[in-house]
Amino acid sequence: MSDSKIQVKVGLQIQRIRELKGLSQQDLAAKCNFEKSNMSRLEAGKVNPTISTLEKVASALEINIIELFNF
Amino acid sequence: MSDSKIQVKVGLQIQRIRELKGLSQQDLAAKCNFEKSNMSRLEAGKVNPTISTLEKVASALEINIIELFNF
DNA sequence: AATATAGTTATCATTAATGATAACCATTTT
DNA sequence: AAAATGGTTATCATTAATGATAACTATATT
Repeated sequence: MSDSKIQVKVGLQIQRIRELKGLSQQDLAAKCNFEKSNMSRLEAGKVNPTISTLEKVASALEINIIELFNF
Repeated sequence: MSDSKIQVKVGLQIQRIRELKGLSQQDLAAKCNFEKSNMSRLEAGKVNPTISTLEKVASALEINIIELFNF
């Protein structure tokens, strides 16, 4: 993958896996108990997420958090 | 590893790898450009780090960030 | 044309991470 | 015994993540 900031790379991973699973941002956000606007920011790499946020997303996607770093 | 919070698990990983490399918290903190007190908090799992913080630590330890999640 | 769905962006309040300083404890070295 | 080393903890200011709301665009559906 590119050499962009890690947040961007992680965001793209979330998006990729979410789409693989056929979920909308809305769906995934709901599973994480947060708003779709926040999911948009996260996927776009506009925030520098904490590991607890990533853990929630990974759990909602039913993957290991490591998958989010497998660029 | 145990089922404790992810921050604690990641902190223990940092400590484990740091010690493997023969570094003190002071040494590692310096490589990351932060204070030893912050490294202590991080290893103890007292904070919920952002991925950019973990990236700095991984880089200082000369490992892939994924290693920090290989419990 | 109206409605619904999907995603983006701006904004705001609240919470918490970061970065730094300093005091402290324990162990080792001189 | 004093000094150095390694680590912990409390505290503080600053920055930024989180959580939420709302307005907006674009596309697809009825």
